[in-house]
Amino acid sequence: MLTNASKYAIRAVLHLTKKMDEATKMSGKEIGSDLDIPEAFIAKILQKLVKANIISSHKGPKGGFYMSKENLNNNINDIIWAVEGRDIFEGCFMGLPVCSDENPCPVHHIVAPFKEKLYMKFNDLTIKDFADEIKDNGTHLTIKGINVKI
Amino acid sequence: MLTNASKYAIRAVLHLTKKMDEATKMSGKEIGSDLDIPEAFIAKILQKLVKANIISSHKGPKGGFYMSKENLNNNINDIIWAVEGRDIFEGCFMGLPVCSDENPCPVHHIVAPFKEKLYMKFNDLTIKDFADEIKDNGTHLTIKGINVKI
DNA sequence: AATATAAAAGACTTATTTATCCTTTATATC
DNA sequence: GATATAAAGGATAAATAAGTCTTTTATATT
Ligand code: FES
Ligand code: FES
Repeated sequence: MLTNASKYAIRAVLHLTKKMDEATKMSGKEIGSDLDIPEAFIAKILQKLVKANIISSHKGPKGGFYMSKENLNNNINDIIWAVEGRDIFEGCFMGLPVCSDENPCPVHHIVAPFKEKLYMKFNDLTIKDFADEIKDNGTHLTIKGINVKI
Repeated sequence: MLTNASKYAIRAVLHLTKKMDEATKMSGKEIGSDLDIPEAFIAKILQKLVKANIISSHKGPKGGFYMSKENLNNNINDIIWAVEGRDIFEGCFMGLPVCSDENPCPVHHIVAPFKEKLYMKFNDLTIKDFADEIKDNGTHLTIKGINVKI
């Protein structure tokens, strides 16, 4: 459903936002290594995000990426849109040219509520809200340093 | 989540199964045109499905693809496995290396129940069951010839 | 036996996604 | 002003997915 690029982007932005209070700026290198994302690849993605005003950046020593006050008001769908250039939630799970309640495919009744739930979460919460929720719930953006149970 | 190839495969098998009573065999050409799938591409996919014993085929005039009694006992996950060679339901929606209740990503609580529902449907119903359900519910495998409402 | 039909097989092209590398530009610090 | 640091920009490579084309093989019909 999401490409690697947008998964990386979402995790990077939320990670940046979580870290915000501690260290103001993070280098692309640091973000990549924190989240186990190839550094050169996440660098390209971060570039896009800056252009789309999803995150902010500053060059040179002590520079890096950071979240401005305004950046925090965006939502996850804005990130996806910036990276993909399209809405990933439209379209039928089974490949029909339209997805609608009136002309449902055999799994529409399962897929549609899921898509709606996720779409709402990705639209209604700001990045700031989302990052706060992550802190409160203790959910993960990486499993680095975590004693993983499966 | 699914590739085009497996979406095509699933729709093709269910379409074949639905048509079973009427015309015993269908050509790849017919399947492609019925479902709006590039003919050369669906031909390749059908070839794979025959090899994997998901569907059956017969060469020559009056030949084509069809569902044997045994073929009907497979399920959707078998189709996906035959085409993709892997389980598409494992893996975290946000790209974490594991998906588990113990180490959830921020959307795991939304994604996990959805994946489970779909996985069960794709595992517990045989192709025959699934096709019957489609007939009963009037859900679509194509929108060809349908007066589409969005 | 000749012919026509339809799948099987294999090689190939195109498009998209993922990823890497190298150069340039901005800027803080010495 | 020289130097080191970090993002920006651009080109290119590698991998995967999507799709096409041509030839071969099996088989029913005449
Ligand atoms: S019609 Fe297939 S998911 Fe909605
Ligand atoms: S941990 Fe991300 S979907 Fe389960």
